[in-house]
Amino acid sequence: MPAIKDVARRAGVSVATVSRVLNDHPSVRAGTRERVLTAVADLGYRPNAVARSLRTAQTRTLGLVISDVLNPFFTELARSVEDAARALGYSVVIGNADERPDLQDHHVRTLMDRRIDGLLISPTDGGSPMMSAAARAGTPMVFVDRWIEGEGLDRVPVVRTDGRTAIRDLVAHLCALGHRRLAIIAGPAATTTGRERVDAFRAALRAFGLALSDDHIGQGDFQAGSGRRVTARFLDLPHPPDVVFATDNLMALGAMDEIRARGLRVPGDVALAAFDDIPWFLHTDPPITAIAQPTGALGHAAVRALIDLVEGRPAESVTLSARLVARRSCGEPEGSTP
Amino acid sequence: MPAIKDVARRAGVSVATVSRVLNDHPSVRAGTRERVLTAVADLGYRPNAVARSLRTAQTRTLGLVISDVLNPFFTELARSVEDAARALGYSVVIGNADERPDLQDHHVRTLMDRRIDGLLISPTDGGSPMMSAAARAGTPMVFVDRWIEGEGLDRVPVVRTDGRTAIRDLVAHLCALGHRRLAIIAGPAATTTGRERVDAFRAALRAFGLALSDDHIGQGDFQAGSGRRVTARFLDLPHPPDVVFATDNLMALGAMDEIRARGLRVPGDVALAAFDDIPWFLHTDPPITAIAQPTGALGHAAVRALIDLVEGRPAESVTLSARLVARRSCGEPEGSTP
DNA sequence: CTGAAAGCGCTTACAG
DNA sequence: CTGAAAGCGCTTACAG
Repeated sequence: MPAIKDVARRAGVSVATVSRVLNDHPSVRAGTRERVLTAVADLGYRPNAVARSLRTAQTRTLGLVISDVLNPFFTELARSVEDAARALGYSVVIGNADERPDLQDHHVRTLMDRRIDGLLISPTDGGSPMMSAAARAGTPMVFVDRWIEGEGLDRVPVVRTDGRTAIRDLVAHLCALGHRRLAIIAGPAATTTGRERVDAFRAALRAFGLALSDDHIGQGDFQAGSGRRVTARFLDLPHPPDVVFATDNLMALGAMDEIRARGLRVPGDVALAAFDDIPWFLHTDPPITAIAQPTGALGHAAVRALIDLVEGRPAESVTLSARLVARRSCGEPEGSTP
Repeated sequence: MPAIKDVARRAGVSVATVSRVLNDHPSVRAGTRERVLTAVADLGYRPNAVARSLRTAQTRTLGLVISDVLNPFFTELARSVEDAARALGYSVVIGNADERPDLQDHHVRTLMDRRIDGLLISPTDGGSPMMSAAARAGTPMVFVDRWIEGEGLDRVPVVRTDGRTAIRDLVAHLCALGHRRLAIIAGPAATTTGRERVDAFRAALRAFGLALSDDHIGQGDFQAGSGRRVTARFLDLPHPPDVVFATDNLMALGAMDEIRARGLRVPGDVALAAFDDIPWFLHTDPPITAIAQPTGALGHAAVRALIDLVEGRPAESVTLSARLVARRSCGEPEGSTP
């Protein structure tokens, strides 16, 4: 591949001049600029981004570490992040943590080694030494969807969805349909969304005069397998719950697997609801009631906040709202659209 | 962030020695190595990958350009690619083309600018100038899933799945269930998988003495919207088909949307089958008959081939086989598992 | 308006 | 076994 000096030679100028043309520096005579541009085109020259990054100490690249690419929610988030970043002239490099703290650390480290300009993280777990190190090193960082506490992490803006109202709406919906024994498949306690959704659920139940007994809280890990295991435990109870609320769509998938394997019916034998909405929920048997996040807006807001930080402007935390989409998996909704 | 000279100063050696320790060069005295390692740990030093890449002319990074991240097939492919690459000491940077040739070119260009060591592409369309340029520049390249023809592209190894046998199995299955009017939602003609699946379908029909009339071939683009539009056209026909075969899972989603919107039943009013299997197909109403690709193996084989090329070894094309997973969306399968 | 020169942070022959 | 020096491909003050 041709380098800048090849262009300079062909255009009969110095590399400094070529660089100026490439960077739209105003002080280049029109004729010179022409010759340089022709040489660039003739050679098919493209500046080496590696060299440029080394020299300018910026990579125009954002790192995005997500907990699980196979989770449609995160896939969509990643996509909207990439869209927003590209519109602002940045690339994004994705690291998939697979809900594993060690993999998460691996990606944060790798991204830091590549000197990305900023880090967008949906953290998978508590103590992450690399994340604290990144914060300490002054790397611009923004949490998206989830956040964790840790040394140096308290100043990191959080761009997230608040599901409390939607969860209360869900509980109201369930009560209206006559359900009283509600159970929840929680996400990892180390995760804010994991805790928050359980807290909101418990609070909503209390508001409706219901209790959340310990055997109706199942510990999941946001993966399908755990949803299935927890559901099995629920259904083995002497008094099984009459509705299971999975706090993410993958665990809802696992719950469906288990319910189906037992030949039970939704919502007749047990009702089902999920946090996070996905297109297929419309076509399951029955269509699944879910809480939808404004994923696109979330990704855009997170990128905006991060780039503000990267470019030296202050950034603030952002909280968006989720909303209930009632379908038929909890019983026939009263006249609402499917 | 500390640089190599800071480590050298603290350890009382030259930067050359620090570099040797970092790269496991054998000729460093044990005591010196100790001191360097201590300095590295004390400072929390991490080599700047940008500088290293500039100097060594390799980035230990692979570029992966996929047609659509939101398609679960590609998400899974991306994940297996990342897994395989990481195991071999490479990172991967993903570019999502969204089935848009311009975006595809944008990503190929960006990746080339970053001097990735090799390119894994699932091309979205015909003529891509950047891809030819990359090939001409001698960048190691491998096509995965799909491939295109073009200048300099004929030597690029292809790692893909052959669906012909599975499609024939599907047609046999459909015939056995009494279906005779079969229709197909094709992918973009510019795409090899798009053409191939139609060809295989037509050939299989012929083998069973059936014809594929033109109004039973709908042109889709591998996105849900097109699946819906094409299905609408099929259902508006004076003699609608009795089975619709969507050549990817997103178009199957669109087909479901349309069928459902019309209040029709699967498979009673119209049967449905899809290329590419996804977990939710088990829980739709009814569960959807699909052709499953060995996605994990595909990703691994593609990475292996690409890294062979990158490291100067020859690489060969690989073809894996898909298999039919019969469920209930085409009628009650004869004793096969759901 | 343009060029010569320094320097970003590394690695690696070349000496010793 | 270790160091001084060159150089990867850029950008950017500094001169002129």
